[in-house]
Amino acid sequence: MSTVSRVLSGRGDSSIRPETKQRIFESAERLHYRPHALARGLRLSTTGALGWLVPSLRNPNNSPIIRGAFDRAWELGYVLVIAEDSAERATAEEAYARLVDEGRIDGLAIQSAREGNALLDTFVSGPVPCVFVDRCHPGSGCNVAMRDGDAGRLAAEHLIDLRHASLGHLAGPLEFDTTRRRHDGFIAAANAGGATVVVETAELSEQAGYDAMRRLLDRRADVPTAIFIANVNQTIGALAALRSLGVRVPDDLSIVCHDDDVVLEYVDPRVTAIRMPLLRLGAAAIDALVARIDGGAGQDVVVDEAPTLVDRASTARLR
Amino acid sequence: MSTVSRVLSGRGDSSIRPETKQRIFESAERLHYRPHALARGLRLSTTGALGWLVPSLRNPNNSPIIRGAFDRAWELGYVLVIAEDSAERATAEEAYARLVDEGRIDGLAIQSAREGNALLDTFVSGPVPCVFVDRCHPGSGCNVAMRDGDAGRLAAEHLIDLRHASLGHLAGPLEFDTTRRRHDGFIAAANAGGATVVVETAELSEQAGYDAMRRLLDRRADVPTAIFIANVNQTIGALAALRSLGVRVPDDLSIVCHDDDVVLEYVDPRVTAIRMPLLRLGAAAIDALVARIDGGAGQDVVVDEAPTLVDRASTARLR
DNA sequence: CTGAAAGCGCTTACAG
DNA sequence: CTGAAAGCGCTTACAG
Repeated sequence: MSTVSRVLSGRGDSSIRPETKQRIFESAERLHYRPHALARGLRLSTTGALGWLVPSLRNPNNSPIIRGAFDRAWELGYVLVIAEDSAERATAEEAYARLVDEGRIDGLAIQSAREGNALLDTFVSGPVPCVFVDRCHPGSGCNVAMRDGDAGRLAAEHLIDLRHASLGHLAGPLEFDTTRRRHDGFIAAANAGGATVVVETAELSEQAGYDAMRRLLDRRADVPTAIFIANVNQTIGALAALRSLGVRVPDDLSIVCHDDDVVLEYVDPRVTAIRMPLLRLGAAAIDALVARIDGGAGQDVVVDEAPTLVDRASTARLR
Repeated sequence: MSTVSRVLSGRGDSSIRPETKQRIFESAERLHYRPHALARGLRLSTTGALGWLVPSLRNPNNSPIIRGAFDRAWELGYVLVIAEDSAERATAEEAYARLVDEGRIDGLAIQSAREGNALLDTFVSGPVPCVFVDRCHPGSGCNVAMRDGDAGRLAAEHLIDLRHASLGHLAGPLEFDTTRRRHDGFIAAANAGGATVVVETAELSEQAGYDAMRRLLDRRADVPTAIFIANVNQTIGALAALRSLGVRVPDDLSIVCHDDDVVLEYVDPRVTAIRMPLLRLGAAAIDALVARIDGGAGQDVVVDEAPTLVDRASTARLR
């Protein structure tokens, strides 16, 4: 029995008669044998499972991130346990209890961090490593993010290149540091280019995008000629608002959407977008988490791949 | 130690001195104690985890189904392990090996059944119960589905009420029995109402919807005046095709989309849709799975909630 | 009413 | 080079 374990795990490999090894491999194959994960885990204090906390299963915009994470985790031999961190039903606290306190996972990725949540520090100092994905917990040293500032900058520069000088930003909630980095990058680049910026914040939904777009255009002064929108849902809503207002895109107003998505290819007009390396973010989160599990030091990581601009039909030179 | 176990599990409850119980509860509380899931599982041959096999993490249209499933599973004390069954990377076979053969889960829900896949029978006769969600494995007695035929019927009747007699159906791939039931219900109701139907099948993507819509209208005869489309992605593509063709909706052509989604509220025109009880389907799948785990008999189930028509602006009376 | 013992299926020093 | 023993943290008959 111990010999079998050694052979199958490839541990005491060298000191086992080849003929014995052969027999073991054959039997294992024939019997379809796989070590029992729970027993193995109990002995090794390791589970082969990773937890993934999503903000809300209702809004699956982050599915490329999860896919990137799943693929990498699978590749590394880990299984993914998902839990929802919606304030209502399943709370982060309960998820933590079930996953970590009951010893079900080796590490936890949190996609739902909100600034100032006291739980976050509990997570960091808990018995299993954790990482914060996309939405950071500043100072934790456990963050995995993208070049969000560059995304904002890229949008602003594109619009400035098109001679726009009066810009608008339809931002997500500023409690998300991700949103804030984007916002800051946009403003900095706009100002550097001599443009002014007016800002409206809104939840990341269609309706919120609809309402905020109307607010943005319903101004006495500084009505922007080009707008950078925080996500796809908001953009869908904003487009409907513009239609209802009779504002033509891009003739009267240029828009750039943060995050790319197939749907942007099929709306009218096709929407220029900033494409983020979402799959890479998911994979990077798993890499960072596994590195910690394996005892690595660990520090904040930023996915090096730069955001890119997908130039479509919703932006035009100011006339 | 055994007393603690008994008290905390509420098993030998009756025969324990209240004072002892009290002390145990207090200590557990104070120490933040939770039984170790792996050890418990090893002893009880139970894991408290359920597997969920999704067809592809790339296409998250089924996220309401997963959310319904997650919520119910969580409520029942189960944790959800997800795995992808994409032909490419992570195969169903490998997922089965890791989840079932390694004893990680108590039951498996499969959302990715394709007719004629030999693996499906292996699943059914395997060591843990399984259910097929939405896409059935006929004859298995393990199916959990919705009233898809009624969805097709509902769409046809709505169109016939509007005096359309020449209908079209942009269907999904007919290897999916779900798609087929929808298709059959639509055709049966159309014929019963004296209408003719032309059918195009296409993958469930925007591009496929775009192409198929053009094919559907590019006919010598029987050009339909109203079309029932298989899913939201196809509808987005179809709308773009209609724009490019100069076909006005609903003046020239009425369309009904299968499955409802917020985005249909914000496109132009707002699209009439058939709303399916997707959350309920997810919950029902978990209920059926858990019933089997608990030793129940098990048979095919159909979510009783009827599909409903959400009447918006993309359908009009034939002129 | 409560404690001691066995055992779930593994892995890894430790003998031999 | 390979087997016997201990132990991961539980639960549940079984004694007492």
